[in-house]
Order: sequence, then structure tokens, then C-alpha cells
Amino acid sequence: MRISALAAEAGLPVATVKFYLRERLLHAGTATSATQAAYDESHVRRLRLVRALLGPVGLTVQQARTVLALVDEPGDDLYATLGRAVSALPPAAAPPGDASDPFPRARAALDTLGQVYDPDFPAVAQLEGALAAAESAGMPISAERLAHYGRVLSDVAEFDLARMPGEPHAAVEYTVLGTALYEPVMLALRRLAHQDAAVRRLRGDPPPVE
Amino acid sequence: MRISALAAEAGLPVATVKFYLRERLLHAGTATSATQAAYDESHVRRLRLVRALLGPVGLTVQQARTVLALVDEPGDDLYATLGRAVSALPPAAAPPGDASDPFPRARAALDTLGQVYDPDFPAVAQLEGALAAAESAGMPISAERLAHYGRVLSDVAEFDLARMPGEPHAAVEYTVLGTALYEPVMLALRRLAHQDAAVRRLRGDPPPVE
DNA sequence: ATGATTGGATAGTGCTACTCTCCAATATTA
DNA sequence: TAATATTGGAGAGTAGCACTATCCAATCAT
Repeated sequence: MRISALAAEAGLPVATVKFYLRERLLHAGTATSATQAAYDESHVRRLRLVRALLGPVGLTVQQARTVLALVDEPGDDLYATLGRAVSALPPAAAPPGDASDPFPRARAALDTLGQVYDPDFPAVAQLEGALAAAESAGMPISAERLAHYGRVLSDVAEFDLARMPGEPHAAVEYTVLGTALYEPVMLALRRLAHQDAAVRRLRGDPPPVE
Repeated sequence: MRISALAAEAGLPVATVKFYLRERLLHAGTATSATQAAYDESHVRRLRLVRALLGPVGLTVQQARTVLALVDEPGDDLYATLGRAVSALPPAAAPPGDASDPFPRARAALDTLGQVYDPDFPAVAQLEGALAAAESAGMPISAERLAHYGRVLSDVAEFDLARMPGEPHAAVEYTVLGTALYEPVMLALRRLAHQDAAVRRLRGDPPPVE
């Protein structure tokens, strides 16, 4: 398969495929001569993945390159790789503040939830940023709400983790893509659940008992 | 308070404040002469809100203007306003497909969950896009996972809705800002719950019983 | 053998969120 | 009062990003 066939298969301009090759989002084809290379099914799949990451998921080319590199080559330490890969996904994390207590809001939150607080987890910075944003916009998150969200999302995490493949390569792909692709699904479901609940209430259905 | 004091208070360059004025993200001050205007505490608060929307939440100027306009002036139909405001938030929705069944994946999903399917809910298009992205990237969402996420997020929706203020103005602000600002918190909590669960397992703690 | 296609490199485009520069009118300060 | 600084307002400029277009010599396809 030559580049024009590959581009047609993926529904992309040839120039864009060349761009992804240059940016190392797509592996090179096998050269058959000085000015020709052959592409196969793996390139088609990869292009679909790249489009998903750059489009709906909303990664930058830089972020996508990082994520794809980790999926391609998970290192020896699986959990470190998972952490690094997930932290390459948006949203951007908050920069650490005061050295003695860089993420005070996140620390307090995790204490409340009874979860491990480790400032080296990239998601801690992300939580700090999100809590700080809510606070600075004048809508701080109550402890009650935090506790509720935390309970619910631990539930989701257990579900996801129970389905993680054992093989490292597959585990990284599952975790990264699961995070990148399923998070938007969760958000859409939350919004729809809001609508659904609101409509039921408008119709006069009683709110569900606790 | 003059513009330079306002900018200093908010920690922004004067040029940026002027830019927000021009873009109608910030209401004008009260003119005290041809070349002077006075700003007050409401401008400081608004700037904080604008920064939160443009920064951590990741809205474009256009989207922020739409959201802020609806917060400022909720119309008569509260639920329509809520829908319009929330649909101005990212991520972008999928364009409708075939006219007879524009969002097949979302329809099937909502049927499974026993929720109302109304193609006019903007979040339906968003769900369709997210499901399509997962599918095209080679990680379609199983019915089991969908059911689980749906259950969990209905729980969140009930919690949120129970705390929505009754007064329209406040309700729009609560819903829009709650969606924009709390969603990142939820995502960070999910990632942390994953880490927490993974760490516990590494330590040899038994997985929780169902 | 002749026109199309290729990989590769360089430059250009369109968009966005600022940021800079100017200006005449007005404040502030010496 | 005179010199200096600041203001609101408008237009142009900038930097970053994801492409997209153009060139080129080498090589295919017919």
C-alpha cells in the first residue's frame, strides 16, 4: 500500500499523513526504494488512533507523541509508565506551590477520602488545579460533595482496574486509552443523567429515596 | 478603582483586561470622564471567573462569552437556558448523521440505561461523539461498562440536582459553573482512585468484595 | 519515454489568545 | 501652572498550533 492509498483508506489528505510521519505519530513504512515505501494495516489502525487522540480526545501533537511512545514501549516499571502516560493527558496540572506543602487542597481532600496522598502522583497536581479553579471562581467544593464524588469514583476505579489486562503492553494501552476515551463518555453520561433527572422532576416524579 | 489597579488586583496585564472588555467578557466600568472609568469588586470577581473559564476549564473566548451571557441573563425557560449554557461547554459534540437516526450509539446506550432519548439534548451528540471515538480507536465500550458508568453517574446527578438553588439566576450559574468546574475535579478523582486502588493491590491488599 | 507519484524538506495558512503601539483626552505631581 | 503619567479605545502585530501547499529529484506505471 502506498501513501496515497493509505491516506485514502484513512480519509485524510496525503499532506496530513506526511505531517504525522514527520511528527513521529505514525511509524514509517518499509522502504522499497529511494522514493517509495509500503504501508500496511497497522498504519491504518494507527491513523485511526491518532485521529481519535487529536480530535475528540483533544490532545496536542506533542501530547499524542508522548502517549503513543509509551504505549509502544512500556518500560520495566509498569506503574511508573502508567503514571507517566496518564499524566501526559489533559487537563494541565497545577504547578506546585510552596515546597513544604505544594498541593494543600488536594492533600486535605485525599485525607478526607482516606486515600494515599503522594505529591508525586501527577493527578494530585491536577486535583489541586481543579479545586483551586473552583475556589477562585467562587464555587469551592464542599467536603460533603468531595466525599460523595470520591466514593462514586472509587467505585468506577475498581470496576476499571478489575478489567485491566495483565500483559504490560496491553495494560498501558488499556489504561491510557481508557482514560482518554472513556472520560468523555462519563462526562456526557453525567450531563445526560442531569437532564434525565431534571425532566423526571418536571414531570412530577418524586425524587428517588436515598 | 482604575483599570491599572483592577489589572494589578487580578494579576493580569492591563492589555489583557482591555482585551476582555473588548470581547465583552468583562462589563465596562462606570465612566467618570471621557478617558476614565471606575471599576469595583464585581469586576475583580468577574475577572477571576473569566480566568477560570479560559484557563483550567479551557473554554475559548467565544464559548466563555456565550456561557457568561447566559449566566448574566437567564431567560424565562430555565431548562432551555440550562441546556444551552451547558452545551456551550466543551468537548465538541458530534455532528448529526443520517437524519432518521442521527445518534445511533447514543440512542442504544440510553435505551440500555432506561433513560430518556431526545436527540435535541446537546449532550446526546456529545455522547455519540465519545462513543464513536472509542469505537474508531479500537476500544468500543461494552454494555456492561456503560451500565455501570450510567448507574454511578445517575447517582452523581441526583446529588447535584438536590443541591441546585431554586432561584433561576443562581440555578444557571450553579449548573454551568458546576459542570465546568466540577467535571475536572471528578476526572482527577477518578485518576487518583485508580492509583489508590493500584497501590493497594501492589501492597497485597485484597480487592474489595462486590 | 513520458507523465504521474513518491518521500522529503521548506514555507505558508488560518485561527486563537493575547500583546503592543498609538492617540488625544484627562489626571496627577512638582 | 507646567511637566509628566495614565486612561480608554482602536488597530496592528505576535506566538503557537495543526495542518496544507509547493518544490524537487528519484522512481513508477503505461
